Amino acid sequence: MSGPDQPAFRALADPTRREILRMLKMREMTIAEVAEPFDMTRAAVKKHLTVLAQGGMIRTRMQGREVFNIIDPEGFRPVADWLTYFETFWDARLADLKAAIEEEEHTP
Amino acid sequence: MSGPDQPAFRALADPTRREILRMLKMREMTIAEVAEPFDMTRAAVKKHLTVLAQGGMIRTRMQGREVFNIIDPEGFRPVADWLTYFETFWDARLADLKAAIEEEEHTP
DNA sequence: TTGACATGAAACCTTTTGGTGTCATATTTG
DNA sequence: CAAATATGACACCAAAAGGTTTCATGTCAA
Repeated sequence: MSGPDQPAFRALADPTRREILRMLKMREMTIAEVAEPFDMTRAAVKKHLTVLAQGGMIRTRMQGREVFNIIDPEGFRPVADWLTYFETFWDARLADLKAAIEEEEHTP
Repeated sequence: MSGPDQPAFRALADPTRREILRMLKMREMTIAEVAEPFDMTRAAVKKHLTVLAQGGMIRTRMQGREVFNIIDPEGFRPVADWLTYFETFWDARLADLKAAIEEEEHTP
């Protein structure tokens, strides 16, 4: 009922998660590293990472007792595509506006 | 603490609200018209419209006792811009990958 | 092997969020 | 004017979301 890209939109809805993505954009990080700058427990950050994983925005790489979180471009696709659907609309609107202006110029 | 584009991201986080935007993309509609296809009360839909307005995705035009809801491109900007920030990253990554491949080709 | 370290996970709490129902208010229309 | 319409505004509710604590588990290092 909620559609396949609900997890992606949900993942981006929280400011903490968006901040985490900004951090992971620079480099892969362990949970502890991700949690460090935030004023909340590591457990809370872990939950956010889980939501991001469900949204497909990140994947993990395990190395011994450490778990590295890695950003995944593929997760942004659904949201980008959805936005594109509306962008075509804006373009069409601008085209209409342009046409209307030209129409007016040619019929004084 | 949550940033200026939080209202926009929040507005897109709900499937009903995204569906409403799809409807309003076609034409402006009164609250009753927007509510009609949904299996929920008009009051609930009204709340969703309020959230969309807070996110800047829609504006309203009042005509007598009717209130027309109109989609507003400007509200999508923050989200599109945020996504663009990550897209530059994808491009850079692809560039790196391409460079790495060529490097390998040139050093057999 | 022992202890320190990194993470997983469950139980619990508080605040938001998505919905409903009800009533008030402003327009139309007969 | 009176009745029907279209919406606004609350109070109230259940479920979901964001956090904290606490405890269990696996891994590294001395």
